[in-house]
Formats: sequence, structure tokens, C-alpha cells
Amino acid sequence: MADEMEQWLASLLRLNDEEEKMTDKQIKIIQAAVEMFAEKGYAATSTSEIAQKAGVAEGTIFRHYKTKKELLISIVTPIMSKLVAPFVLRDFHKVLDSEYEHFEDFLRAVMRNRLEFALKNAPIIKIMLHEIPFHPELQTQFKEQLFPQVADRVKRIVTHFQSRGELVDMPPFTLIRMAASVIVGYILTRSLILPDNNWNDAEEIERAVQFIMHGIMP
Amino acid sequence: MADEMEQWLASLLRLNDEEEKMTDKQIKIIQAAVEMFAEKGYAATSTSEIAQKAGVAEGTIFRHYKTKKELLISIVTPIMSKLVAPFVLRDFHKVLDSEYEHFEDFLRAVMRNRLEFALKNAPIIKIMLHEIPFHPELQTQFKEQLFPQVADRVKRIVTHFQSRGELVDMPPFTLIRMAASVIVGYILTRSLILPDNNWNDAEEIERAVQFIMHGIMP
Amino acid sequence: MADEMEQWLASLLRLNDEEEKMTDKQIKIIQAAVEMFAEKGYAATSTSEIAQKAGVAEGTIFRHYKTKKELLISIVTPIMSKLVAPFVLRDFHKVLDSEYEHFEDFLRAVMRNRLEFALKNAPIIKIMLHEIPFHPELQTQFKEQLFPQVADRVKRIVTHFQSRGELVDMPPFTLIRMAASVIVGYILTRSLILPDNNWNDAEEIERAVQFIMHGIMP
Amino acid sequence: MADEMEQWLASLLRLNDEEEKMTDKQIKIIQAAVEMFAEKGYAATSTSEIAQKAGVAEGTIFRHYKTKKELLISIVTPIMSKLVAPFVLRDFHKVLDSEYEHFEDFLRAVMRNRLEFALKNAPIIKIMLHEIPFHPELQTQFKEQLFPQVADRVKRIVTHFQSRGELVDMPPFTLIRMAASVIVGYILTRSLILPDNNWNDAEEIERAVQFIMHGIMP
DNA sequence: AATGAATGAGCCTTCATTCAT
DNA sequence: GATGAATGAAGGCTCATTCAT
Repeated sequence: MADEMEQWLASLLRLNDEEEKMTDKQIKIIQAAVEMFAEKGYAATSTSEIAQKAGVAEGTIFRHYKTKKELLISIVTPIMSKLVAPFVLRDFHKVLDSEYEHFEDFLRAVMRNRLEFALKNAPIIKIMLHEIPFHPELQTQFKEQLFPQVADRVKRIVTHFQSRGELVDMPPFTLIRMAASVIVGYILTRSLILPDNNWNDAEEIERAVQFIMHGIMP
Repeated sequence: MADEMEQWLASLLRLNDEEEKMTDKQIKIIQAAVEMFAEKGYAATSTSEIAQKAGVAEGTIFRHYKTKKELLISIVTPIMSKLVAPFVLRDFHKVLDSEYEHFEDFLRAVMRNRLEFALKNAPIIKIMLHEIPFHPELQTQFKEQLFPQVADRVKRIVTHFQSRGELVDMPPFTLIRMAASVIVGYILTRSLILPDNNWNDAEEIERAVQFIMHGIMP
Repeated sequence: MADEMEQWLASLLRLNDEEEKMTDKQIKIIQAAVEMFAEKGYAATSTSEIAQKAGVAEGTIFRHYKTKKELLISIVTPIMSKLVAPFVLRDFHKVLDSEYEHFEDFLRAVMRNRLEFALKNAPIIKIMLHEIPFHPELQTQFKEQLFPQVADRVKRIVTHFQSRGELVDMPPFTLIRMAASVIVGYILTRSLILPDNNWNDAEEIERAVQFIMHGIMP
Repeated sequence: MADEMEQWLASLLRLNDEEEKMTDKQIKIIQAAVEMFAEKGYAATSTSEIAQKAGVAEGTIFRHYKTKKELLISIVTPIMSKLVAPFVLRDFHKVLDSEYEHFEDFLRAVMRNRLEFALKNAPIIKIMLHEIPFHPELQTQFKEQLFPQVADRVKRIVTHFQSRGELVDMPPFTLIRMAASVIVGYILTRSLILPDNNWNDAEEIERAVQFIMHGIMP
């Protein structure tokens, strides 16, 4: 369901297909840059390393991206959009009403879907997390364009379930933050911090959802 | 209580007093480095910038720290120790038994104490979070020395309260991770991500503790 | 004769043509480096001086030579080969048999030929002499690869003339060392120590040969 | 004999006793400097290395020697004087007349005496040889003060034996150069180039003397 | 006399970027 | 479009030297 949603959104906003317009070399450049930026960080990666790993001449990078920073932005910007895509979906609320009877189902869907996404895009997400704080352009994008939209939309959902008496009465932003902490905490631990553990995702997701719903009291 | 504990620990392990052995210039160098590393990241900060901000000659930095990386390590290592100090405390468990009647009280104490610590050391914690993934020396310190000790000790506490029937029956590591997500989520949001919001810490901590204990069902 | 020999050797081993593969700037860099290294010594010459004298950017040096030491080695290594080239010639002994009836003729040919070589390559030979003792890489090249080959071959020549009764009976290595002292002594004095004297090379060579053959007794 | 001569000269010119006026630390500085300069060359040796090896503070070096170069000069200048001391001896000619009946005896005495000196002072001689070409101050000392005196005096000796018909008729400077080549060639090979060979000095000296006198013809 | 912290010029090297081919 | 040689500014670090203690 959520996957279909995302595909629909993507087709509307063309969030998925950037690579299709790229030349062969351009794709190799991006792949090499992602790998290196994730491994050593943006500032510690040199354009010559990227060129070497991509198997292109150093000049070729600058034919496609005016500066090294433009290369970074062209990597991070799409992932930010895709990361929050399902939440930005225009008719999310309406769709939601009909799809998820309980908040619990919504949580479960989000967690599954975003975990899958994170596993597929772990290196780019790592880059995003590390570079956003140091690049005002990226911060602006996140703080002014993406975050408010998401917050607003999720707030409506929470308010909706609160009004149905399914959720505790609490400032929605606080409630969202705490639930999000658990979800994000798992997804990051799972995909970036300890990806080599033996994870039973289904089990862990179920526990997280139960924890969010009922806490740790027996 | 926890504060006293920490002071005791500190006095035992001398975790607090590094700065007292430093010369005047050395302190200025560290302060300048912390400021710049937090603002621009380690790799993007030049030693000449640090020297200028510290008001010393560039050579002076290298008289005290053989390399730029040694300067980073001398900043990050102590904060890692201090960050987990209360948990590493040898007789933590015993002390705990007598101090906290319920798990809830423990959560509250930890959250208050570590938030205060994070607010006081926000820039260094930011540096630590950003640089650990790129510096094997720091990873080693964290993964092999600090993390296991903490995990082990907190696990005992959780098991203790589980055996008293106060906590739901669940793998302790999972339970800890989820509770920690909420605590860490708040502390990072509060001190690094959105420090400029108007936060009512007492209220937020209480809500977080209740969330951890009872979830979001009414 | 010896000249033809050397040309033949060179054509076989391509010892002469390194410069032909070099770019215009690379030649200028080498020339400037040779001039400066000979004038001030390797350690006291800065890469920025070399760049300036060569009329290139400092970075250009490092595009062609990964390090300053690699630049030194690329200057010294070929001269070592060329310096001993005639002696390393595979069929030297056979050629010699037919060319030089007496040891005296051999001495004369070697002295003329190597003096000409030294005069043409004085600065590089100066560099070689000064830097070999401080750079293990160069020592190895000399001690293990070049020197033994030469010593071995010249030893055979000496033994040959000794067996013909033309030379005094004495350990060949000692005899070679003493004759070489005279030859090298003249060539170095002539080309490096006092190059500005008015030298009559033909006369001095003849005297040196007579000295080697008959000593200083009347 | 030659030793007594030297002692007499030394007492006259105070060439031997520099160290006696030195403080303990000063001696250690000189020793450390000699060791390092000989091992790595003057330009490649740092004052801090010298200080460390000497076990003194870096500042102490500059209390005794205004600059690093002054330290070098204070090492090299005395060795130059001592190296040629026997030849500079005022009444050398007269003394000689009575001491050495044949030129051969003179050669033998010089070779023995200067070899002993070279073995005792090998590192300083190495420094001298390497640094003279790069330091005009040292060149001046050598070319204008020491060398002419020596050349002049030895020339008289050679002329003396030539007039007695003991030596071949040849420009004295040429004759000296060739004999000196053999002597210097052996001493340098013996003390600096291949000091680790098994040398039979008495034998080698005798062969060298015979070579100088009679050449290599049987 | 001796120290060693402090200096800042200068070192070798790397960098992102340009441009002729 | 792709190349890679060339650039020169800037990087981290070392140096000889000074000076207050």
C-alpha cells in the first residue's frame, strides 16, 4: 500500500528517475562520490579520488558539476525528498483514513517502508546526516521546505486519531517526536550503527510498535 | 544523587581535571578547536584558523599536539568517558538499589543528569557524533571500551527490575534500545537539533518518562 | 673505440634517451633541479625554488614526481648507469682483447672517455657524490647493482694482462683501486674541484698513464 | 716522529685543545652535532634533533653558538687545520731533511700518520667533505688559507728530492696530485667508503708506496 | 648558564578548478 | 563530451631562533 503510494508520488514528482537522464560516466561519478563521501566524509574526500574510483578524468567531474559542492548537493537533495516522500503525498490524509483503521497499523507501515528505504540508501543517508549541519544550503532545504510539510501532515494524522480517542492527549508535536525517536532510533541502529548484527526486523518492528503503544510496563 | 555519584566517580578516576594541567595557551587552543570543529567539521577546519581564533601562532598548536588528529582525539576522548561515566561507576548497581525504588525514578534521574551534561557540552558532543564514524581510533575506543561496559551495567539494572515484575518481559537489549532512543532523541533534539525552541525541560522529561513507561495509548 | 662501444651499449639498453619521452616542462624541471641541487645540495633546495627557476608552478613538479626525493632519484639513477655503462658492456672483455694491445692503451681510452663524460655531466655527478651517502635507496643501487658488475669485469681485464706478464703480481682489487685513484683523482679535480684551472688534458692524461705504469722514480 | 711533530705544532697553534675550554654540555652538543651531521648531512639535521641527542634544551645550543651554521663552522674549521697541520709546520722542510733519507720514507710516514688521523676523525672528515662545497666561508678558509700553504711546502719537498735526482722530472704540482690521489684514495676508501672491509693497513700502505714509486709494470 | 614555550616563515604536498586539445 | 596537464592557493607540519623565567 505505502509502496504504491510512493510510486504514485514519485511518478508525480519525478523523484526516482534522476539517474535515467545521466550519461554512463555521470552515473559512475555519482556512485564513486557516494561511496567515498560515506566512507571518509565530504571534506576529506578529494575530487581526484572520486575521479579515480569512477574511472574518469578529473576534468570530467567538473564538466557535469560546476563545483565539488554541487556534486554533494546533487546527491543529498534527492534523498531528502525521497526520504519524506510518503509524508508529503498530497492526499495522504484521505488515503490514510481508508487504509489504516488504527494508529498502530500506520506505525507499522511507516516503519517497514522507511526501513526498507534506509537499507537501500544507507550510504546516501549517512552522507545526508553528516553534511546537513555543515552546509547552510542543505539546512535551508530541510528546515524550511521538507520538515514543515511533513510535520504538518503527520500532525493532522495524530490529531485525527487523538480525536477518535485512540491516542493519549498530549501536544501532538511531543507525541510525534517520541514515537519518531523510537522509529528513527531503530532504523539508524539497524542500517548505519550496527548493520552487521543479526536483526529480526519483523520482530523488532513489532516490539517497537508495541512499545510505542503501551510502553514498558507489563 | 546521580550528580553526587558522578562527582565521586570523577574524583576517583580524575575525569574532570584535564584542563587544570593545561597552560593558558593550551586551553585557548582547545576552546578554539572545539568551536571550529563543531561549526565546520574536523576536516574542513584548518589549523591556521584554529591558531588565529585561539590567538596563538600556528606552531604553538603543534608544540602541544603532534598532529591535528591528536588535537581532535584529545577533545573527543575525555567527553566519551564523561558521557558514560555514571554508568561505568563500579558500584552503580548497589547504589541504585538503595536510591531508586522504581525504574521510573531511575529514568528520570538519568534523563535530567545527562541532559544537563549535554547542554554543557553540546559542541563537543556534536564533534564526537560527527567524527566517530570517520576515525577508527575513536570507534575502537567507543565500541570496545565504553559501550560494552555501559550496556552490561544497564542490562543488569533492567534485569533487576524485570525480575521484580516492574518491567515487561522482553530481551533487555531491545528494551534498553527503545528507552534509550526516547532519551537520546530528546537530548539531541533539545541540545543540538533545535536548541532554540522554547523548551520546558521538566515537562518534556516527565512526558518522556511516562511515554517510556506507558506508551501512547490513553 | 670506447665511444662506439658506449653508443652501442646505449642503443641496446636505451640509457641515453630518457629525456626524449619528457614533456617540455618536465625537462625544465629536471634542469632547474640539477642546477639547484648541485649548487646548494638536495636538502637545502626547496621545491618552490626549483619551480621558480624552471618557470612552472610548484604543483607541476608534483604532477611529474610524486615526491621531492623521487625527483632526486630520477636524476641520479640514470647517471649512475651511464657512468659505468662502458664497463658493464656484456662483451667488454672480448672487444677489449682485440682493441687494446697493451694495458696502457686501455687506461688511456678509459681516462679520455670518462673525462669527457664527467665534463659533460659535472653537476649531476656532483649531486650523485653528495647524495649517495644520505639516501639508502641510492646506496643500494650503487653497492649491489652497479659496483659489483664493474669490479668483476675490470678484475677480469686486469687478470688477463697479469697472466700475460704485463702487470705486476698483486691482488687485482688493490691494483684496480690504486689505478682508479689516479684516474678518479684527476677527473674529479679537473671537472669538479678546480675546473677553472688551465688544463692540458692530453698532457695530464699521458702523465697519469705513465705514472700508473711506471711510478715516480726516474 | 711525525707524531711528535704534530704535538709540537699543536702546542704552538693550540689545535688540539678546543674541547678543554668547553663546558660539559657544550661537548655533548658538539658530539651530537658531529654524529647527526655525519649521518644525515648538515641541512637535513635539525637543531632539535641535536638538542635531544645531546640531552640539552634547544635553547642551550643557541647560547653557545649564535646560529646553526656557527655550530657547523666550529666543527669543520679545526678539523681542516688539524688535517693539514703536519704540512703547515713552520720548519717542516728542515726537520724533514734530517728525518727522511728517501722520498719513499716520507710517503710512508705521511700515509701512516694521516690514516691514523682519518680513522680517529672519520665523521668530522665526512662532514667537512660534504659541506665545504656548499658553504663559501669554508671554501675560502680552505682555498685561500690552508691549501696554498700546504701545496707550497710539499712542493719544496718534492723539488728537493727532484734536485737530488730521486724523483722523475715533472711539474711538481702534477706529481703531487698523482701521489696524493693514491694516498687520499686509500685513506677515504679505508675510513669512509668501505670501513667495514678487513683491511691490512701495513700491507696496503706498503703497496701504495711501491705503486707510487714504481707503478704497475713488473 | 640553562631552559623550553613560543614564534612565524617556510617546507613539501594536496587541492579544486581551468583549459587547450 | 572527455581528457589530463597545469595551476597557485592553501594545507599540515617543521624549522631555526628568541626570550622570559
